[in-house]
Amino acid sequence: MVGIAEVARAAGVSTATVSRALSGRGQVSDAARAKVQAAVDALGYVMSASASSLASGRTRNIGVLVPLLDKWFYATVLSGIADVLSRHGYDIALYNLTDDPAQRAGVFDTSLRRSRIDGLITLTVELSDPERDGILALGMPVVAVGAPNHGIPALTVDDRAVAHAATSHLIALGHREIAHIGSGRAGGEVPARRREGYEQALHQAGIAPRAELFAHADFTIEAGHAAALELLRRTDRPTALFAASDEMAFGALFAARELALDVPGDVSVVGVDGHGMSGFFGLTTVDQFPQAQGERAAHAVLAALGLEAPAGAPELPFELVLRTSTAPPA
Amino acid sequence: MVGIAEVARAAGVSTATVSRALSGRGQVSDAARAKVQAAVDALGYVMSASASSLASGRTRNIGVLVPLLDKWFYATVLSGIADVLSRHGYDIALYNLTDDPAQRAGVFDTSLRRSRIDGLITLTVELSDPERDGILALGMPVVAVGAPNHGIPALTVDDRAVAHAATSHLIALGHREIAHIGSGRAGGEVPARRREGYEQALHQAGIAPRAELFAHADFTIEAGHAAALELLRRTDRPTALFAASDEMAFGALFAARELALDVPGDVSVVGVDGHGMSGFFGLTTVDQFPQAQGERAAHAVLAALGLEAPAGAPELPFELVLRTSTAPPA
DNA sequence: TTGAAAGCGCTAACAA
DNA sequence: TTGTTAGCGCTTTCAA
Repeated sequence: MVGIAEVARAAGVSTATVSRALSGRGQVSDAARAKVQAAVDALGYVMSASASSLASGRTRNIGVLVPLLDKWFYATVLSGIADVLSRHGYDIALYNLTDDPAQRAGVFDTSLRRSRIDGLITLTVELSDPERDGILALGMPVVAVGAPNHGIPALTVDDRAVAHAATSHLIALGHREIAHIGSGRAGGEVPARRREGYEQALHQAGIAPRAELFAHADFTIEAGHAAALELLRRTDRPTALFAASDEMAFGALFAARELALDVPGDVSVVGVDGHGMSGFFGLTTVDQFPQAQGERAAHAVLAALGLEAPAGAPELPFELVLRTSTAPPA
Repeated sequence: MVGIAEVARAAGVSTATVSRALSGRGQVSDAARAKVQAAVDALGYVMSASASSLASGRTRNIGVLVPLLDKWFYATVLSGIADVLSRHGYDIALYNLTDDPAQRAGVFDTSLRRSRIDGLITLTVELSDPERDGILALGMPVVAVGAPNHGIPALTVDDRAVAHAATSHLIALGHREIAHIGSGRAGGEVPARRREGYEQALHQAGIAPRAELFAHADFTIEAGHAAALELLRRTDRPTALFAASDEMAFGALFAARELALDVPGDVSVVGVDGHGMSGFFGLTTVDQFPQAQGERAAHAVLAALGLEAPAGAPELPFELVLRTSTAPPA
């Protein structure tokens, strides 16, 4: 393996100059820089990450904490993060959190504390208080996307406004019996806010939210399906369904089909996310541009590390996308 | 940050003994081991990854090369990998390959060569020859899942057999006009083999494959949709469709619905993958257990690193799952 | 702008 | 079984 000493020799300079030329820190003459670059290219030199990290304290590596890697939303945000970081020469350390306490402990107590990363991005994870404290104690920039775990700076969409937009759309179409599939406080901040936005929109339209029109689901397509079946089988069937995620909305669409209900003839459905398949389902949804959220998060850590100018507000955009799953009630 | 010296002092032993006690290499008395562990717990010591790597040459980090992070299949395999590695105290370095030559060059020429990882897993990526050579030159264990890039040991399902199973199922139902959505040589090894398996099954049934019944698609739902539209609009419409991936099959199902064709009444559809949503679509598919593929790949690198006993054959299982999208032709 | 040299925190001979 | 110590390959003072 060719090291910095060999490069220095080939370039006719000291190792210190090679280091400075390659890192961009400190002054190096153009002549020296050129010689170093030539030697690097000729020898195919690549700096050892561990040696550099040990000496400098910088790792050029960002940790990403993800729950449920195989869910479209997280995978898409991750893809946005990877794009930006890769373009800046940063590597990604991926930490997939499961429900297994031992596995989580390993991540929080060991992996994250090995000094392997310069910063951390957490994707909508509900953290326990000790977990959150552990993260803050890492002493490195942390950016949360989605969930505002108290104390961790978060990039969030205004989930109340998202739900409000979806619900208002249904109200504007003339619906009064609007059910909601999601979760309350138990599911964490995000679902809770979406439910609030839903209820707020109803209130503003002079409609009292009815407990029977709320169905709990854990954001999977299966749970959305089950919840929708229950709601749509009621004798006083709602004319519209607002699901707190597109995958749950997909489940609802399948449920409607099973019950031989026409969408949007018999029931309108709205989701949240902008899932890649929502177009095919004709699903009206509130797109929250997850790929862009990942990109924003990556830029935010880079900014916190002083590598980029800080970006603007932490508020993320969203947009109601109208498709064929919503229409006025029959 | 508490270091090994502080632990040694607290435990009343030398740093060498601490190192041995924690790494499990070399002989350490039970008494010493206990004292070290107590000191570690008391001080909350976690070893510095860079210092340890620099001195030992081991990183406790495995690289994973992924194309298209936001596709269900890759995300699911990745999830399986993460599960196993995390359980073994290994971290993951995630490298997302894009089509951008500069980005790819950065990954192959720099990121992978920084001595940041002990081993590498590549997920069905079509690598250029120099890229593949670069990987082999890394001098570390490499495991490919899916694509048998020449020279890299691969865990693969028998893609010919997979396609053969899907096609034979349609033939057994009585279909003769069976179209295929996938790609030929151009798309890489995997699609090519699936097409071979498809044609082989036809031949064995005495059916001559017809060029008009092959439609190219790039494994996205959009492309599957477009390909199916084209096939299903033919006057001599095929009675069955074999799509080389579930997502393309989903596209085909949407296409059938748009054309007011009944599935399976007017046309049968089979996919490949065992996608999480295939059950909801009622899609008959050949499940290839992607999560388990990831787990197998992780075990394979660990075995190559001498941390586990080598597992069995590199052949991965698959299974035809019958659902409601296939039936005898009308 | 450059170079010499002292670490960064750990591991692994080697000697005891 | 343990301790001493020389690196591992860089970065960063400090002095020139």
